[in-house]
Amino acid sequence: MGNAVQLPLTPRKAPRQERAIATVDAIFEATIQVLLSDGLIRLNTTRVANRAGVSVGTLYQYYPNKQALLLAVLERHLEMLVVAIEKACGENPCPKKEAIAETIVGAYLQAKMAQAEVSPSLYRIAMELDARALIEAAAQRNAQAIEALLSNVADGSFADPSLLAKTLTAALYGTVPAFCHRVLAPADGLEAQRQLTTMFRSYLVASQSG
Amino acid sequence: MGNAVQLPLTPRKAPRQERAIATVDAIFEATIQVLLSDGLIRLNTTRVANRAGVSVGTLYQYYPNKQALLLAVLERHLEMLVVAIEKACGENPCPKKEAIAETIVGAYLQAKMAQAEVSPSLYRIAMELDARALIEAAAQRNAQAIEALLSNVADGSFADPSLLAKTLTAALYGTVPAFCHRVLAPADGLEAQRQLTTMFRSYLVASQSG
Amino acid sequence: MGNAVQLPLTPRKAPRQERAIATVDAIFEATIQVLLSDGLIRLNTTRVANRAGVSVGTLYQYYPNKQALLLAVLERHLEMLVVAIEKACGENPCPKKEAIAETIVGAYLQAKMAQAEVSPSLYRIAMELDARALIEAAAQRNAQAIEALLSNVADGSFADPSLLAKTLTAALYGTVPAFCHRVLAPADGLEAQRQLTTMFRSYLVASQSG
Amino acid sequence: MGNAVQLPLTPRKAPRQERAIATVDAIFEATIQVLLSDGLIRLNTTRVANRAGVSVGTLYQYYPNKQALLLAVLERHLEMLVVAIEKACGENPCPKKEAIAETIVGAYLQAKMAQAEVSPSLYRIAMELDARALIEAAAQRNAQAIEALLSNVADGSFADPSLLAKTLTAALYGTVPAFCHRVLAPADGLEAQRQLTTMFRSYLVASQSG
DNA sequence: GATGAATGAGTGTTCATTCAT
DNA sequence: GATGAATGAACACTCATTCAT
Repeated sequence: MGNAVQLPLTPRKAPRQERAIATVDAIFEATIQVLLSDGLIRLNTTRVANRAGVSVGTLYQYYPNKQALLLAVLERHLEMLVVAIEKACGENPCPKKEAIAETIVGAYLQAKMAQAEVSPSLYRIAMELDARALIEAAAQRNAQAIEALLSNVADGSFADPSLLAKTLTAALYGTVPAFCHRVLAPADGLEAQRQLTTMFRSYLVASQSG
Repeated sequence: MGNAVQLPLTPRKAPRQERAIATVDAIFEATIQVLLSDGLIRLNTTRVANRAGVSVGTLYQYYPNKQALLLAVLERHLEMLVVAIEKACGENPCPKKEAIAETIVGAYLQAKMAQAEVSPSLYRIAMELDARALIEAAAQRNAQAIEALLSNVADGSFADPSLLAKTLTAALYGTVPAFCHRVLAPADGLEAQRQLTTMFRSYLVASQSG
Repeated sequence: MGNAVQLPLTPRKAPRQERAIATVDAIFEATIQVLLSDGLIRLNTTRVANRAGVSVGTLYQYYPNKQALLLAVLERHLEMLVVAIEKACGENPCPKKEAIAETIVGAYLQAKMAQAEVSPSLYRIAMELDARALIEAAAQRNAQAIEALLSNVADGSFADPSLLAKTLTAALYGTVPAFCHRVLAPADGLEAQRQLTTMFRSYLVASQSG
Repeated sequence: MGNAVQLPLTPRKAPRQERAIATVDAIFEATIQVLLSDGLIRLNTTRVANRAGVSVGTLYQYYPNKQALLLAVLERHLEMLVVAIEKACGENPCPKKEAIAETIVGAYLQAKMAQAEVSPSLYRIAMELDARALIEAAAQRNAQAIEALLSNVADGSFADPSLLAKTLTAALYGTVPAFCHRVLAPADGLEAQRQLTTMFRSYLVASQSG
C-alpha cells in the first residue's frame, strides 16, 4: 500500500470467461474471510491468494493492487447499505410522517447487523484508504432516497427535505457504528434502535413546516 | 506495531531532569506535527524523533513503543473533548430543558473544531490500535456529565436520564465527525450545528416523563 | 532472535521449482561460509542473503527466522556425527571388547575433524538457541548405537550397557571439543586420540560383569 | 559488545575507598543476579546498573565495558573450580593410586554443583567472549595440580604424569557440564559421579608404568 | 565522583509488487 | 493465462557507550 493510488474499484480486466469470473469471486470472498479470521493488519495479498486457492500473480491479474481489492469489498458493503435504504424508501413511497423514522432506522440497522462481523475492518479500510469518494457517493445516494421519501409524506410537508435528509444520513452513518461496535451502547440493541427512532421521529416532527 | 499491546499512555520513565521534560514535550509535539504533515501511514518513529530534534533511542526512552506514542496523543485529544463537555455541563447545573441540547452540541463542536486538523488521524489511530478502553472511558465520563445535567433540569424530568445520556453521547461521538470530515455535511458548519441541536432538543422533549 | 522460538528445522516452504532448491542450498552454504569468515556474532540475515547472492526476502521465504537457519546448520552437523557413530557401530556388530573403544573414539574424532572449522560456531549456536532438544536427540541416538554395540560383544558382557553408553557419549561429546578447540590439548591430536581410547577401553574393561 | 576487546578482568580503577569497593561488589553481584533472573541475552549494562542501585555511568567507571564485567564473573567461577581442585590435591599430597580419581572427580563436581545455576550462562560467556586465555589458564593450573598429585602417588608411578593430567582435565571440563546441564545424564547425579570416577580410576591404573 | 539523558548504528522481519518460466 | 520465486525498501526497536551537568 503506502502511497495513494487511483481508484479502480472493479477488476481491471473484465473477465469474459466463466473460469475467470469464478476466480474473481474466489479472491473477493477470500479477502473477506481473511479480514474476518486474521484482521486487516495481517491481511496481505499472498495470504488472500492462498486462501482463494490461486497464486499471487493471478490475484494481480484481476486487481491492480491491494487497495483496489479492499475498496471492492468496501464498495459492496456500502452498496448493500444504500440499497437497503433505497428499497425501504421505495416500498412505501407516501408514508405518514410518524412512520418515516422507523422505516429508515430499521432498514439501516438490519442491513448493518447482517454485516456486523466485517464492519469494523471496513471502517478501517475506509479510513486508511482514500475512500472518501466512495463513502460520499454512498451517503449521497442514501440522502437522496431519504429526501424523496420526505418530499412525499402523506400528512404534512418539510421546508428543507434535502437538509433533513443529509442530517439524518450523517447521524445514521455516524451513530449506528458507535452502537454496533459497543463503544457506547444502551444495554441491548433493541433499546438502541428504539432510542434512535425516537430521536429521528421527534427531529422530523420538529422540523415540519406548517 | 502489529498486535495489541498493553496501554502505557504515559512516558515509561518519569523524566527527572528538566532537559528530559523538554524532550518528552518535543516528541509529543513532533508526533502531532508529523501526523498533520505526513499522515498516520507515513508516521514512523524515526521521523518523529528527527522532527523532535532527538534520536530514535531517545524517543524509546520515554515511550515504550510506537503505539504508546500514538495513544498518548489520542488520550489528550479525548481528554479535551470530555473536559469541554464536563465544563459546559458544570457551568450550568440546573438548566431549562430547552437549553440542554444547545449546551451540549455547542461545547462538543467547539472543542472538536479546535482540533479539526488532527482529528481524522486520531480516528485512524483509534481504529488501528486497541484504543477501545480509552474511548469507552471518555464516552462514559461524557455520558455521566450529561446524565448529571439531565437529572437536574429546572423545568421537568426524564424517566431514564442514563439511557438518554448514552444515546446522546453516541450520536455526538458518531455524527459530529461525519460532519467535520465533510463526508456528509450541510453546506455550512453553522447549519450543521443548528440541525444537530434541533435533533437533540426534540429528542429530549419527546423523552421527558410527565 | 532473543527469545526461544519453536524449532522449524527445515525450510518452511517446500520448494517446488528447481530454482528454489538451488536457492535453499545457496542460503545454507552461505550461512556456513559467513559463520566461518565473520563468526556467529557478525552473522546477520542480510549478510547471509548477500553471500548467497539473493535478497533477504528470499531467505525468509525458506527459513522463517534466523534461528531456524542456524538450527538447520547445527542439525546437519549433529546428523553427521551421529551417522558416523552409527555407521562405525553397524559395520562391526560383534566386536571384541578391546576394539570397542577404538571404534567409537576413532569414528567420532574423524567426523569431528572433518568439520573442525565450523565446530566452535556450532557450539555457540547450540548454547544460544534452544537447541537442547536437538542435541539430546543426537546424543540419544548416539548412545543407542553404542549400547547396541556393547550388548553384542563377542567376548564377555556388560551389566548395564545403557549406563555405559550414556557415560561414553557424554565423555565423547564433552571431551572431544575440549581437545579440538585446543583449550586443553595434548601436544598432538594423535596422542589425544590414543589417550581417550585408553581411557574408554580401560573403563569398559573395568565395567564388564563377571 | 560486538567486536573483540582487550581483557581487563579487574576493575580498571583500583577502588581505594570503601564506598567504591562496595559499589564494585554491588555491580558484580547484580551481574550474577541478572544472569540468573534474565539470562545472558537480556543482560545489558543498564539493567545491571539498576539492579546494583547505581547509574550506568558509575558502572562504566569501574568496568571499561560489558565484556570486562562478564569476564570478571567468569574469572571468579573458574577460580573457584581451580581452587577446589588445588585444595583437594593439596590436602592429600601422597595418595594411593586408587584414591586419586575419587579425589579429583569429587572435588570438581562439588564445586561445580555449588554454582550450577549460573553455570550455563557462564559457558555462553566463555564462548561468546574471547575467554580462551582465561580458560586455558584455569585448565593449566588445574592440570598442574593434578600432575603434582600424580607425581607423588604412594604406591606406584606414572610414565607421563603431565599427559595424564591434561587428559583428565579435558575430560573433567568437558564431561561434567554435559552431565550437569542434563544434556545426557545418567538417572541420578550420584551415579554419574560413580561412573566418571570409575572411568578415571581405570584410566590411571591402565596408564601406570611398571 | 555520580548521574542519567542522549546517541545512532545495527538487526530481524514483512510485504506489495514484478516477471521469467 | 497462471505460477510462485525473487525483490528490497521500509520499519520498529535495542543497547553499548559517552558526556554535559
